[in-house]
Amino acid sequence: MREAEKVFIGYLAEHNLRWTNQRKELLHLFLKMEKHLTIDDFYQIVQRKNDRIGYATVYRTLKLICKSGLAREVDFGEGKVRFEHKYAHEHHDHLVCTQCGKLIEIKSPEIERLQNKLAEEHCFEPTWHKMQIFGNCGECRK
Amino acid sequence: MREAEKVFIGYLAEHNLRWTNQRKELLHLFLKMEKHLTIDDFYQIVQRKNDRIGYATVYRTLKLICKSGLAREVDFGEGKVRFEHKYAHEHHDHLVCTQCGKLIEIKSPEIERLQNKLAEEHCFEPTWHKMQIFGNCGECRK
DNA sequence: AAATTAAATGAAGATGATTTTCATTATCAA
DNA sequence: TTGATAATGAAAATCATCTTCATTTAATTT
Ligand SMILES: [Mn+2]
Ligand SMILES: [Mn+2]
Ligand SMILES: [Zn+2]
Ligand SMILES: [Zn+2]
Repeated sequence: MREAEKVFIGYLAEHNLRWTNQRKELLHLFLKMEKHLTIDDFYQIVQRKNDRIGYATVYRTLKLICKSGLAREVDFGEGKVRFEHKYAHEHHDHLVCTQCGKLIEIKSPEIERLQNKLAEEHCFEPTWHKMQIFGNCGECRK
Repeated sequence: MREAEKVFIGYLAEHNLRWTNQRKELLHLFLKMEKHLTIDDFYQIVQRKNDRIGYATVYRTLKLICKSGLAREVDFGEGKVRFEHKYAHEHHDHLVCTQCGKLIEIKSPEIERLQNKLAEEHCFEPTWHKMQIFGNCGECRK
């Protein structure tokens, strides 16, 4: 936690940005939530704690947390982006239940290896990828 | 060509929809374009042929072509959707050049197999998936 | 401890892709 | 040909995202 905060404060310092009350409160709230949240999801949560923080600040702070390397945006094709933790979280992809919305995090070094091989075969230099499998989760199949 | 048209007309018939001049013209234009087009891309092309066809009709017809099974939507995270042929085209994924926008179609039965295995391990029943690798194409690496 | 400088905030509005509305026109079966 | 109903096109609505701007706040300098 403190570690993540240091990363964020470091990023601010490097970019001549300020460590404000809003940013502190929003960062701590974000770090507590181990979920895939939309901006609005997060704004709702923030509201309950402190309704003096505006939507624009929540929006800008989430973007900033991403830039600092603590979070990343994920797009499940819902028409709005979600944010997830990146700090101390290994790269992973997702299974997405189209019934209940459940997100299951998956890792497959074999697939990653094959992806790189595939890219190489096309003289393509990969920088990142997105892999999502949509379907029905264990609960929803029943 | 004719085969695809039959599929589309069949879909219309099954749903009490009509085979109009606009739909005929749009379908034929779409079938001719072997590209990944946004709605607006396609609208621009349509305009040059026949500027009496409105944007809404182009929009609705592309959706309809998808529903009929001849096309599918693909989202490369650009903030707008693209459409690609699906009829007589095997499933494939994409390499996306973030410099020049080039799209390279890829197939990997091994990856698909591993994806299914992964899903199964999580009691997950997959229906479809999305895999995109972003980076620099052979041209842009130079 | 002021004063200074520049970034941050929040309310409101702009943007832009997508989707819908509605009056008019076209299709098609009887 | 007619009647019922679907399709069309212009315009407006929607909605997530992003920006603007007047005001406040943080950080630095006297
Ligand atoms: Mn995740
Ligand atoms: Mn393709
Ligand atoms: Zn589920
Ligand atoms: Zn390229």
